[in-house]
Amino acid sequence: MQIYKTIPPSLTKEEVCAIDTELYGLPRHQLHRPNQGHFASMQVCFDGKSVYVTQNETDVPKFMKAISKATHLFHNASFDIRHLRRWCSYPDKKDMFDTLILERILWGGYFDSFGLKDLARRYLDILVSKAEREEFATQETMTPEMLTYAATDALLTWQIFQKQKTFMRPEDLHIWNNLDKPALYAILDFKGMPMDKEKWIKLAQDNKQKAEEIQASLSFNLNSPKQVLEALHKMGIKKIESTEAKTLAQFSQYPLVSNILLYRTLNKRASTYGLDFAERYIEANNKVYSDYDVTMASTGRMSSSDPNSQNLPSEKSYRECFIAESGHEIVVLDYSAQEPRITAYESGDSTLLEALQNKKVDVHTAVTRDIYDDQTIKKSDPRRHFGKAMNLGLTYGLTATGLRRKLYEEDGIEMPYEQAEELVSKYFRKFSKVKYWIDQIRKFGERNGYVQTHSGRRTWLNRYNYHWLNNACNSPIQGGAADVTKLALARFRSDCQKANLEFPVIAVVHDEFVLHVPKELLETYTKIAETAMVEEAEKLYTGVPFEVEIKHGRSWACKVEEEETLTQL
DNA sequence: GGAGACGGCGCC
DNA sequence: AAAGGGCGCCGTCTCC
Repeated sequence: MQIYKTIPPSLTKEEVCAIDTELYGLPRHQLHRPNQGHFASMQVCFDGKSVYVTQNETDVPKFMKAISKATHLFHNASFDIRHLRRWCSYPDKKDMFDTLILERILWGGYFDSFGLKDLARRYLDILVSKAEREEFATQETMTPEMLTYAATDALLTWQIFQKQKTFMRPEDLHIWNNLDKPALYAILDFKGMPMDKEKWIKLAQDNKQKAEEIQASLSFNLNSPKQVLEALHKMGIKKIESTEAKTLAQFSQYPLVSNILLYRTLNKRASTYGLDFAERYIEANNKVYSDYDVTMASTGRMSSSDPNSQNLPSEKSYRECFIAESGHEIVVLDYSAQEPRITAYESGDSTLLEALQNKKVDVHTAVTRDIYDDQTIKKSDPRRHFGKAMNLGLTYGLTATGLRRKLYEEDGIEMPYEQAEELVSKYFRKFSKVKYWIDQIRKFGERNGYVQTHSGRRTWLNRYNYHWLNNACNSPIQGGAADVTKLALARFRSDCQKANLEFPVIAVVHDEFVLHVPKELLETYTKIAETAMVEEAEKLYTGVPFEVEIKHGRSWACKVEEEETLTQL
């Protein structure tokens, strides 16, 4: 490897250039924050041999200008682009590849490590150390070893891409170009979530105090499953081996057990969603900036971290902490029954399709009517819980036992095993093409070792997992839903650009978009977002109607717009 | 004393 | 034998 400390020569459109950036002093949980850390170095490699490096941030625009025509490569583009934009403009570039995301597109479910060093091992048979990387967090100058490390990263990215692209099918390229890359650019434009910090802290303190009171009354550590189990055994509950909530629920008549369950809830609130959260993530402007990963999950779903904004408590009091700034509103748009619609497309089941087309009742009620062959069943009918559980669970490989548990946990319904079994078979008799599709896709997975979504996003199946074939039917559905969400996200952003409007997304939770919009633009944004969501979904899954539920208000706990419309009528 | 596994649990 | 899937984060515990 030859290192040059000069501006690289001007590259042509045909050349391919790997880019890597290092920063000093990035806090561990804020690697994605452009208001943290500062420039250490930028290095580029366009021939697989030589690396051009600068440690001067004023060189960044000069580097960028020289390589602007070439195809760009990054390993984790979201990190580099986000930070590079501090020192130069980096508009959406079409000729750009991310070896990290490409690797997930190619090998999701097959491998479970996707770091640069993992790829170097797999593609190049090179063992590299990442020890130097840690030093950037605490150092302010670069040792020769750190410089070599940084240069090597760019070199490896270039070399890996040469090998990686030989594995790419047209479908993989399609997923990158039309789904994941546009979604990546959209994610980089997400705005911070404005928060009511005081309210959050009040909740945290209340929960912490209540949790501590329970802990103080007991002589063992409630946070230790080991000690909890021991205490329960001593008390006479001998036959349990696990202390997770669903097991303990069976013994809730014991005051100790119900106290443990209460503690767990309070402590979850006080720890994961507590004072540390506020301290670490709520910034001086009272906003929270999550990091998003476009293709973390093996199914193609996005993930969120630092903090994870996809698993915040759905409880009203917590959602009320995410508030609109003055003159603004929060808008929440979510796909109704997104996954059952994809199941309907994949299976071509006309009964399910008709249930989804029924505008008069919701899909869970419609499916319940079909299961029981009774078209008079209303939304309030207790049997709707069964239809709902089937709708949501069957593509995960739901069994009679799983159905019973689901109903008990979520709706407090106790159902005899035989009845659950009968319900499952009734469902499959009625929706016979769904059953047929499940059987076929399982066979496909067994034969090929992978399955894919309608867009062609592939997930490899792990044969060493005893229920590995459940993923055969789950991945095309869950992954298909992720495909829809990404298409809609990119379309929404592009339509905002066309209308010369700022991109107002502050969070995406799988099938839900959360926007923060000026009040006077509420209708404009809502219309653009809804259209993008519905049209992109219906374009991909032709023939299936998609619906989006829209809410808006002062906070993420906003009331349902439908209710307003109903009262108006 | 730091890393990683594990149990547990928040969300879709 | 087997209790659908996908994530990220917390605290404990073990190991080095």
